[in-house]
Amino acid sequence: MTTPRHGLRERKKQATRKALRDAALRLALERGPGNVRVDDIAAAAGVSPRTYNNYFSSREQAIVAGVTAEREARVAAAVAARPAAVRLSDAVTEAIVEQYTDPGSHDPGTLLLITTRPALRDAFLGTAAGIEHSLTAVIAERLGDTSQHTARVLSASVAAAVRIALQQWVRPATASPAASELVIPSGSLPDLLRSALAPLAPALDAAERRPRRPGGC
Amino acid sequence: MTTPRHGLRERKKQATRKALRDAALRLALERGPGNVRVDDIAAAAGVSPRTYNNYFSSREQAIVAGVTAEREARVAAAVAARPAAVRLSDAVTEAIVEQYTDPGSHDPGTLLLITTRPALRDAFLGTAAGIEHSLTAVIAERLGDTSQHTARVLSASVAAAVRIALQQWVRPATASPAASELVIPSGSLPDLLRSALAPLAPALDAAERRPRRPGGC
DNA sequence: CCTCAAAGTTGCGTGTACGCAAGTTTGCGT
DNA sequence: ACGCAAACTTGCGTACACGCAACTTTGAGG
Repeated sequence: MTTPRHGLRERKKQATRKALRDAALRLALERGPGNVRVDDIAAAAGVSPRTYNNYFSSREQAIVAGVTAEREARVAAAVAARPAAVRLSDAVTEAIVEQYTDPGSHDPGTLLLITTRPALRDAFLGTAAGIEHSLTAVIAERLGDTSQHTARVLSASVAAAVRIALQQWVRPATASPAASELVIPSGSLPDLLRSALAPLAPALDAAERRPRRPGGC
Repeated sequence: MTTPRHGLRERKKQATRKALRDAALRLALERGPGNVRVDDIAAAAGVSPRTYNNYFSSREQAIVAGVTAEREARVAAAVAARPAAVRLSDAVTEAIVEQYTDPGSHDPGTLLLITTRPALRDAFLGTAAGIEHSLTAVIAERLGDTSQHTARVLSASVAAAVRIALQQWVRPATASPAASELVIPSGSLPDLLRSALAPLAPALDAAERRPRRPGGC
């Protein structure tokens, strides 16, 4: 993960990626997301349009990457940082809440941008899936190497729960003119995340308790 | 779901969708997936290329839809069919195993087709997400209407687990020339599904046990 | 039966995604 | 220090996704 196998190469790659992210977000904020062509982003980042597509497979992906930059690794690190004594469910929940409450991401224009355009909204929700891989690694570490399998499922579930929380968070601006929702229509992001992750707590803790003999059914 | 609000309209729509699905799959099997243009599929189904894109948002989507047709509704129905006495985790697991063991889907050419091309493989895995919506409905029904929220998270997690099981199922043909995997590299699909769903059982059963007071933290 | 609005289809135009092959950069082995 | 192989960038060409506006079908009401 944090292994730059080739020093300079990797450096440049990350720089290019960041340049593209930032350019995409900046241009989208300046001109509105509809008035940004990939050529503009590529030009602003100083690479060819073709290279742009070696880094991002859609225009929206680059823009949202400017918002959620590197949160994947952050979440994993935050989980790993919790002491082994705290329950896995708490470690994961708190780590995620902590990382998604990072003040940098939520300047008002950006949020409005995302909630407005459906394509961006979808791409944004898609970023939740990004935590899956790195999260799998840390969960597998906590559970012991015999349960890669369990770790994969749990981290995928956590990612799904995060996606749902984000979905509810950005929904109000998008849909439901009749606000007579039975459930709480929206709340603070931390609350949404907590209540989305709560149903998974039993699974997380059960996995931790049982170091997972492969023969179990 | 099963509410044809306009009889004939809806009939035709489903017919078109099915025609496209079938045409896509048939052509992909006949010519190989690389030699199928969208125009061909549309022509074979007797609609315009533009209409094709009103039904499917990618070429791969149409092809895999030919394989996984309507499994979403089937799974939901299978869960609903289980008596309320059996534990939710068992109901869900068995329903899914049952539906994914449907003999129709697994003729050898089709499977080879999917595992070969990466784009198709991804699209196929994406279909697992399709069970999310209908599954949410039945789970919410079993849990009681106060826990829509929990049902959403659980069904999303189940869908993610299914995706992982399918991923492992189709992996061997794709990657890992060095077969020295620590975990079981592949197994029968039912086994993979069961062991992917197993880690979620505690969460499913806990949700069922606790009709979920909204105030809980 | 006739009319009308909602839903669906189609062609067109624009912008996008990506395979491919050639050219360039990086870093390792000697 | 040199040259080579792998990695990255780029231009080109093709196919695709999708908004838009015009046109056709469907089904409900007068």
